[in-house]
Amino acid sequence: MLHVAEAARVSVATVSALINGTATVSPELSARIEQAIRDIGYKRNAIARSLKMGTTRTIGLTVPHITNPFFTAVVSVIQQAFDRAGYAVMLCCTDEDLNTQDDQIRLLLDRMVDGLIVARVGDGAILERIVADANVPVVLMDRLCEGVDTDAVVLDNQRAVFDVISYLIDLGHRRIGYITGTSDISPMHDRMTGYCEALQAAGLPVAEELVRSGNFHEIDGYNATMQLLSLHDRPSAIFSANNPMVIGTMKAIRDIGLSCPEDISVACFDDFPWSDVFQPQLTTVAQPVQAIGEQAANLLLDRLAGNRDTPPRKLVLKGRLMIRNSCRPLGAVQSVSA
Amino acid sequence: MLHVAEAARVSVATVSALINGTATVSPELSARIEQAIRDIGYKRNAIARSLKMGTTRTIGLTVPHITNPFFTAVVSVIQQAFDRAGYAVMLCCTDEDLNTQDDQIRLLLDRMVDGLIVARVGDGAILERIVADANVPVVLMDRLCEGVDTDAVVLDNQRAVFDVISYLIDLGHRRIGYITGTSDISPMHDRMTGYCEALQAAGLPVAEELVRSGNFHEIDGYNATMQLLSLHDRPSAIFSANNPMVIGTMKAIRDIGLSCPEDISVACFDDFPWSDVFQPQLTTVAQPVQAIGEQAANLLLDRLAGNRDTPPRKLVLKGRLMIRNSCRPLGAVQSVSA
DNA sequence: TGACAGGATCGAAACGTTTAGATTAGCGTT
DNA sequence: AACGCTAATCTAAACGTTTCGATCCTGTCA
Repeated sequence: MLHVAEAARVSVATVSALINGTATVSPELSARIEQAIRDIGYKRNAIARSLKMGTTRTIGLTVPHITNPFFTAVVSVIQQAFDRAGYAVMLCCTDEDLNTQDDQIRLLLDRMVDGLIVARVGDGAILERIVADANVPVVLMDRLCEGVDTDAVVLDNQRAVFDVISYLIDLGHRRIGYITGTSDISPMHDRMTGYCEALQAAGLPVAEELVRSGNFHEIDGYNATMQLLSLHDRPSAIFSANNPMVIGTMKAIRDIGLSCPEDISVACFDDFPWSDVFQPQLTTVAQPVQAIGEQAANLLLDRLAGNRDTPPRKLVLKGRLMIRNSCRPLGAVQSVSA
Repeated sequence: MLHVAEAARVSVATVSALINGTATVSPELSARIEQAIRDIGYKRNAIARSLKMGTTRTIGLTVPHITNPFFTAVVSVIQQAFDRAGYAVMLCCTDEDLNTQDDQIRLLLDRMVDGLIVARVGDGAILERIVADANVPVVLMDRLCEGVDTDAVVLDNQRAVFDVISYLIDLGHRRIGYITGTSDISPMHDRMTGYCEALQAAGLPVAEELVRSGNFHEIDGYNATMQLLSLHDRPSAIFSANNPMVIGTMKAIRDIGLSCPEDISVACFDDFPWSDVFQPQLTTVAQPVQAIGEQAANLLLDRLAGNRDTPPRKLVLKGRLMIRNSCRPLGAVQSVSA
C-alpha cells in the first residue's frame, strides 16, 4: 500500500480510504490511486488487516470424520454458506478422539478464527475451558456437551430411534440388535431412551446382550455385528448408529454367510445419496443435512454479525424415516435359513 | 505479551526469546516469565506473528466436490498430513465451476496461505496468472493445467481407462458406452485415448454416439445414461467417469426398468468403501487415494520447507482395476430380458 | 474582508509480534 | 588496573494495515 501511495503521490490514509470507501476521495486522486493499484498489482494484505481489525473473517469447523457422508454433506452446506458470506473455513478432523479434538480447536483458536462450529464433541473435552478462554462464538452440532452452554443444533435422537425401532417392531421383529456410539453421553442417552421406550411401548423386554457400542468406525460396526450374530438367540434385525458402522454391519453379515434382508433386517442412522440404487436399499433415519448445516451456519453468522448477548439457542430438528427394502416383515414362518 | 513482560519485569524481547527458544534466558527470568504467562493466561497472537514472519502455517485446498467420496478420501489424507506438520488447512469447494474456483483461490491467497493444493482445476482458469502473481508454491492434483508448470500428482488416466475397457471387451462386450467429464482437456484427452486404444486394440470401431460427457454431477450421469439407453442399438456396458455420475447411471438403469448386470454392465472410476457390500458390487478403477493425498502433501511440504528451486515434479500414479460383479460376461445367449 | 463551515487530505499512532543491534554485567587475561 | 570476551538482556524498528485527529483548502455568509 505504501508503494501505491507513493506511486499515486498520496498518503496511505487516502489509499485506505478509497479501498474501503470509508471517506470520500476526489475523482482525481481516485483515478491516480486506481491506476497505481493496477500498475503495481497491489493486493491488500489480509493478515495486516486482521491484526489491526481484530477479525480474520475465517471460521473453524471440526468434524469427527470427513469420510462419513453425513458430515461430508453438512460440511459442504456450511462451506457454501460461509463462502457466500465472505468467510473462509478451516476444516479439522478429530477422528472421534478427544485429545485430537482439543488440539485441533487450540490450533484453530491460535489462528484467531472468528468463530467455531464443533460437530460431535465428546464429553469431558476441555472444550468448555478452551471456549470460555477464547472469546469467540461457538456453535455445537450433532451433539451437545455438558457444561458448554452455547448455540447448538441437534437432532431429536430419542424420537428418531423410537421411530425406527417402532417400525421394526411393527414388522414383527422382537429381538432387535442396537449398535450405538460410545464416548458420548447426551445423545447416547437419548437414543438409548428411544430404543427402550419403543420396546416398552410394545411390551417387549430390553435385553442387555442386544445392545453393543462402538467408536463409530466401520470396524466397530463389524465387531459389534459379529457379536450380535453369534448370540445363541440372535436378533432378527439390527439398527446401526451411523454410516461407517452399518458398512461394517453389512460386511459382517456377508462374512458370516447370511444375507439382508432375507436372514436379517438392517436399518441405520444417516441417509446417503446412493441408498436407493444398490441392494439392499437401506432403510435409514435421514438427518436433514441441509437444514442442519444452514442452521448451524446461520447461528454462527448471526453471532458474528454482532449479536452476542442473546442467550444460547438450541435447535432440535427431526429425523425422517426412509423406508426401503432392507427390513423384511417377520411373518409366522421364520426365515428359511434360520 | 506486553502484559506478560510487565508482570515479569522483563522486556518483550526476552519473553519472545523464551517462548521461541531463540536465545538463552536465565533460569531466574524464565521462571518469572513462565509464571506470568500462566497467571495471565497468555496465548501468542498468531496473526501478529504471521504478519512479522510472513508465513501463516496455513495452506489452501480446493476440490470440486467434497461430497464425492474420492475427494473426501483425499482431503482426509491431506488434512492429516498437514495436521501432523502443524499446518492448518483451509478447504474450498469449487463445484466444478471455473469462476468459483478462481474466486476461491483468490480468497485463499488473500488469506496469505503459505501454499496451495488445487484438485481438478479446469483449463482456462486464470489460475495461471493468479499463481504467478502470488508467490506461493502450488501443487496440482488429479488434473494438470495447460500453462501452469508446477508440481503435480495425477493418475495415469489413459492406462486406467484402457484397462477397464479392455476388461469389458474381454468379457465379450462390443458396444461400450463411455460417460466422461467435460470442461477439461488433458485428462479428457488421455481417457478418451485410452478408450479408443482399447477398442482399436480389439479391432473394434469407435462409435461417436456411445461417448457422452457431463459435468461430473449425478444428474449428468443420469442424462447421459438415458441417452445411451435410448439408442437404437444400445450399449451392453457403460463406463462412467466418477462416483456421482455412476449413481446417476444406476438410477437411469433402474428408472428405465433394466437391471445391472443382467441387462447392462456398469463400471466406473473411483472406488468407495461400500462398493463390495451392496449389490451390484461395482467394478471400478480404484485410484490410490492414500498415495495421492500423501504425495501431494509431501510435494507441498517439501516446497514449504524451503526447496523452491528444483524444477516442477510430476508424479503419475497407477489406478487399479477392482473386478466385482457389475459386469457380466456376454456369452452366445443374450440377456433374458433383452 | 474576515470568520467559519465543510470537505479532502494527510501524519502518525496503534495492532502484537520478531529481531538486529546496542547495552550491560561478569569474568578471566595480561 | 585496564582490557576484551561472552552471555544475558534490552531498545527500537519493522511487518502492512486502519483510523483518529490535525491540517489545508475553498467557498459562503455576515
